[in-house]
Order: sequence, then structure tokens, then C-alpha cells
Amino acid sequence: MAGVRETARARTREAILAAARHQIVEHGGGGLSMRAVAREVGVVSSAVYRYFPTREALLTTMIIDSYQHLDAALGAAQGATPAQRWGALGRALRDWAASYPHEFQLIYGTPMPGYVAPSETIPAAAAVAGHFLAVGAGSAVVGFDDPALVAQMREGVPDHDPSGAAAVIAELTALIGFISAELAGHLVGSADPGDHLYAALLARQARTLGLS
Amino acid sequence: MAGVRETARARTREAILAAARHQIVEHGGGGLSMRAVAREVGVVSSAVYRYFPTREALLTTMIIDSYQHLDAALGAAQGATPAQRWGALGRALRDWAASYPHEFQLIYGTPMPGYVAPSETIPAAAAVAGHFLAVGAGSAVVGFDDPALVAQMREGVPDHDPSGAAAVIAELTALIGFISAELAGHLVGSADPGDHLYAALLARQARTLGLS
DNA sequence: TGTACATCAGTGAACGCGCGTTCACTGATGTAC
DNA sequence: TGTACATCAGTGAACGCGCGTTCACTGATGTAC
Repeated sequence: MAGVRETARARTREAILAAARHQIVEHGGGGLSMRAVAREVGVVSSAVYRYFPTREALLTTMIIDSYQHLDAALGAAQGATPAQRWGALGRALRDWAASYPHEFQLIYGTPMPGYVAPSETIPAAAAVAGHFLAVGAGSAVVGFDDPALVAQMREGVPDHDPSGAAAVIAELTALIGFISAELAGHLVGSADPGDHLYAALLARQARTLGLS
Repeated sequence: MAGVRETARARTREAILAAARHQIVEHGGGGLSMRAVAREVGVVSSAVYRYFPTREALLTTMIIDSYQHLDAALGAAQGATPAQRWGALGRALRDWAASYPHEFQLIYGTPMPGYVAPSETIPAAAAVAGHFLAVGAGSAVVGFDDPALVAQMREGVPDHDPSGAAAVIAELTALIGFISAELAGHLVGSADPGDHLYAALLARQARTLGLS
């Protein structure tokens, strides 16, 4: 059976999340307000607590949703060669961030004071990194083969070449750093818009990783 | 003469800034509260307005101070060769961020919703980038010589080799991205602590920039 | 050196506002017989 | 198929709280004669 109650509940839950996503556009994750969300949904503030027991729980759901949203966007990236796949992943990341800047900040921005991400967010975050590791960490990368670093990688990121994984992690933080700088306006006056520089960066990364 | 009023005013102003710096440790820049600052200084909330006309003005001063603080830390970095100077700058940046993470987030973290940095902050920000450009943008870097990119650089960053400047800007956002990821705990489980990976990253950058 | 006046740092009360969360409630939906 | 009972989404009021900013004030410091 449809279950009138059940479907209505699912719809309201989605409406709350949509309103919350809309709210952070103006006030950021740290400024997310249960009352403002309720107002936008058209419901009394206490009603939201039937769906999310606390503000933290709502934020956690939003963070996991954002990771999965990004994961899906990266999953659609295509390329004939490893170098092309790396470039496609990089462009998909930047395009997604440009389209959903506040969800990007939710996961890669300054941690929200007082909010501690629960362990449920870890696999969602790992899935994103997994796309880049799968394409770029296939073989050794010179310069990332310091014994202590390799030992760290064998422990934390098995199933990939240790030096390759180390290089990929460094390059992924570089991409996120570039995009963050661009979103924050730090490139205005030098390399804004950042299309050309980002393209050069991706190509340099493919070379560093030994993909081309 | 000393000017009892004048010196007292300077002392109180410093006490307000110190309290504000202390406040953002717990609540972040977005959560900075004039009343909380006043409480910590031991003064009634309206008294703070004798020193900073609005919350925004206080934030602006804190941001500029942070840039200058970082600028001074970078100015102390030494190195015999360009590659060593680049490494020293990179380590000074990370060390400063580790020592003053909330000031680092104030300038390189997620922009605060509703706060627009006034133009006074631009030269302070440019001085920081200047250290890296001076060391790393001396000569051409292959792969960063796309004509459109070079044109952009000639416009925005004259006085440096255009392709070198482009590469330095990309590498600086990479360093900031790495440090941000580390501070946010995104490297926990893979490359945390990040000392080894950061060292490998700096060495790779020196190679990319043609410094070694 | 002493006096009269001006400056201004800090006070205390008030403005109008928003927040997260709890709780007893009502009425519609769902379930068991 | 119809009725009695249980569930539970949403209500409305309340709790105790914090916020940025304004304003008339007081009393100590500074200045001009």
C-alpha cells in the first residue's frame, strides 16, 4: 500500500532538507537555524524535531548527502586514458563545487565550531577520495617514496601503491585548495576566472602522477 | 608626554583584540560576539564601540592583523638556495597555521556569511603571496605557458615571469589546501600527521618550479 | 601654579530581535478484531 | 464491512538564553588662559 502517512513523511523530510540546503546559502552551515528551516517549510519549529532530533543530526545528514551528491557527480566523469580520466575527475569536482558552493564548503570548508562529524561521515568521504585514488594511484611516483611516508600509506591506504597514493592525496588537497581559493575570491586580481590555471594544474598533476 | 588617556586607550584596544582572538578559538570568526569580547575584557558591552564602531570593523582589523602576523612569520624564513627558501617558506606557513589555526581560518577559511572583506585587506593578502612569488616565480615553468593564462598573469601579476607566477599561485593554493585538510582532520586515517607528505609536496613543488 | 572648560572612556538601561529545545495537546491515519 | 483503539505528525505556548547597537549619563583626564 502507498501508506499516506509514509509518503507524506518522506516528502516532508525532503522538504526540510531542501529548506536547510537553501538556508546555508545565506547563512552557512554554522548559521543553520532549525526555526528558519521550519519557517521555510511552513511548519511550526517544533515539528522539525519529529524528523531530526537535534540541529547536529540535521547537519550530519546534510553532510553525508553532500558527499554522496559529489560522489555521484564524480562517478559520471569519463576518460579514455588515465590522464584524461584524471582531468575529467578534476573538472567534475570543480564544476560540482561551482554549482553547489555551499555544499562544497559544508564538507571541505572550515570545520563548524562545536560540531563534531560523527563516524558515519567517514565512508562517504572515503568514497570521494576513492575515485581519485583509483585513477591516479596505480603506480609508484618518485619523490613520494620516503620510507616513513610509505609506511604511513601502507597502513592507512592499502590496496594502492603507497607512493602513488601519497601523491594522489597531496594532489587532491591541492585541487580542493585551488577551488576554495577561487570560491573565496582569493584569485580575484591574479588568476580569476581560474579556468586556464586549473587546466594547467590538472595537466601538471597528470604528469606528476605518471599518467601521461 | 606619555598621555595617560592615550596609553590606556592603546592598552584597552589591544585587550579587545586579544579577547577577540581568544573568542574565535571557540566560536570561529562567524561566531565572534561583541558582548562576549566585552565580557572577557571586563567592560560593559557598549564600551567596545568606543574602539570598533561595528562587529565588522573588529573582524576587519583581526583579518589584517592576521595577514601581517603571517607576513612576519614568512619574512623570517631563510634558505641558501631558491629550493631551500621555497621549502622554508612552506614550512613557515604550515608552522604558523598550526600555531594559530583560527587566525589561519580567518584569512584562508570559508568566507563568513554576511561579511565582505573591505579593500584594505588586499595589500595585506598580497604581501603574503609576494614572499612565494619572489622565491618561485623567477623563471618560466613549462605547462603553465598557455597563451590565455600568460595574458592573464601579465595583467594581474606583472613584475614576474607569467608562467612562473601562474605555477606559484597554483602551488600556494595547494599548500593552503593541504594545511586546511590537515587542520580539518581530513587526513586522519591516511596521511596524518602530515609531516612526511608535506615535505614530499614541498620538494615536488621546488622541482615543478624549476628551483632544483 | 591654579582655575574653568572641553573631551571622552566607560556605565547601565533599553530597543527589538532570534535561537534550540521541551511539552501537553488534537486530530487525522493506520491496525486489529 | 464496521468499529474501537493506537499511533504519531503537527500545534502553540513556554523555558531561558544570547545577540548588535543606541543613548543619555558620570567622572576622570587634558587643555587654555
